[in-house]
Amino acid sequence: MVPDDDGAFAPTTEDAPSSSGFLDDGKNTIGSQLASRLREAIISGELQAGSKINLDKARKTFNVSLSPLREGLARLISDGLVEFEDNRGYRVSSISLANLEEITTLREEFEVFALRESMRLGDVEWEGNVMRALHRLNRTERDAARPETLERWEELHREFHLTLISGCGKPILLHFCRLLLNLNDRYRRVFLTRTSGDRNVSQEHSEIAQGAVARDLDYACDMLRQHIHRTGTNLRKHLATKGIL
Amino acid sequence: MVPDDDGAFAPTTEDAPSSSGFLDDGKNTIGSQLASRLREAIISGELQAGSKINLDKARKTFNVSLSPLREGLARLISDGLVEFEDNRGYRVSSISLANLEEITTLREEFEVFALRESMRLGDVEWEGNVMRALHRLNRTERDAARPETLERWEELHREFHLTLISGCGKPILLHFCRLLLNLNDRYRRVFLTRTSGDRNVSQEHSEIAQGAVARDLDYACDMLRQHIHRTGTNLRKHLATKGIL
DNA sequence: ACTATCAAAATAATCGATTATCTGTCAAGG
DNA sequence: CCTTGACAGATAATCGATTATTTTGATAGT
Repeated sequence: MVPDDDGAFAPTTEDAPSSSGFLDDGKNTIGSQLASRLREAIISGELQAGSKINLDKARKTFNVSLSPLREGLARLISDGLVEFEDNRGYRVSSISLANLEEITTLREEFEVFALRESMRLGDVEWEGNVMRALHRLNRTERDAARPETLERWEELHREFHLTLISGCGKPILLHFCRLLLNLNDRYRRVFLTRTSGDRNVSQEHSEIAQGAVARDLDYACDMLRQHIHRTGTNLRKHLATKGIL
Repeated sequence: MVPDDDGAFAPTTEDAPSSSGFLDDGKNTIGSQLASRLREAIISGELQAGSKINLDKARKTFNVSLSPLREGLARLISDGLVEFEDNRGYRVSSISLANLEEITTLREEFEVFALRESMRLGDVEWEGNVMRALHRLNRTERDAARPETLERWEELHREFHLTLISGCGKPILLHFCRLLLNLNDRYRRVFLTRTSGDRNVSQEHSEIAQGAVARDLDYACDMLRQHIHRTGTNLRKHLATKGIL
């Protein structure tokens, strides 16, 4: 019966529902804390895509020793945010049009598949979690002027998308989707400070969530796919304008 | 044009076509070598699924220091073969019926998707690589009596499946498929020492490859899906018989 | 007997120093 | 003027020792 061990890619404590914390967050070791800080630094764009990570400088910046630094970086490799080469060290993963397009495509495939499975298998608790995540997201304003609201919104947005698919009963799939979401969020954080005018993102989220809870498989999946696709298209435009290529 | 940097999950040197090596394999550092040895030890079943990895013992066994040991283990986490918890250390990922079933399902989804994309996008070189991989695989006997032939066959089998989908132009997708293949191989190595009598695996591979090269999308995808599914079914039986659950 | 508590042993995490590898620069030879 | 090679500085990898945390096992109290 495999007592309390869920096997590979079992849902880690990593992003437990961020309810009021009097259970510690599991960010015990320096390595773990570093991983979080670095992840945030990369996703927020503070650490530029493609840039080399000098261990010695990083060590001084964060005031830690090599071992936990490497430990933290190693975890970001699993996240696809950092690349590593023997004797050459670490660098922040680069961004590119091709990379963005792949992320979008894969999200359309995997996340939609996971949503369908969630609707097929999810229980009432899952439904509740979805509605809660939707509510919390829609109640949070995204004000480009105040960065702290952006961060908060991103967190809730991520939480919403993950909750949507959390009923699928497939830990590995969830893991993949989480990675893709991470990678995608970096593009949004860097290139999209405000939402495009012709979209009502809150409404899009509501449509998806309501379709999901009503188990209207085709409708919900379609809405999600369009949602992801639109974001991809927007990002592509901004990427072409502001930046690379 | 992003000179020679393909972004996240860019195809690493990790498993370059194992042609005659006078280019070194990139297994330079102790950490890298350890990662390989440990991976093999886990996939082959030498390190039992679910078992704890005692750093001190491992350190002595492999005659290395902690740093490279942790380094190596960290990589296996990305591979989904090892799990980690703060202050509790590492353990070999467990196996379970649910895990096997998820792996099979996801392979059916993703590997088939990747194959379809490869057929859509792959060039002549890709076709050539597929035919070569097929030939090498079919020319290799799988003799349960001699373990070294098993290992060789597994390697070529893995290579075949990866080559099939290598034309898809989607590094992240390839990365995911590689992980799934790794996870799946462990089950086969542990539970299937010989192929089930009612299958002609060589023929199955040939049908897939020929369909792929002929760009017969639906046929090739269907064959691949059945191939994966059959393996899943076989493994499930053996798992239920010999072991767990 | 059962549970709670504390100390000792085992184990993981971290550090600072050392060793190995790589990268850029400059000089000698073609 | 370009290429090649050797040196020096920069950077990454590894080690051995130290510190922190968890687990175990024994003891005392109910």
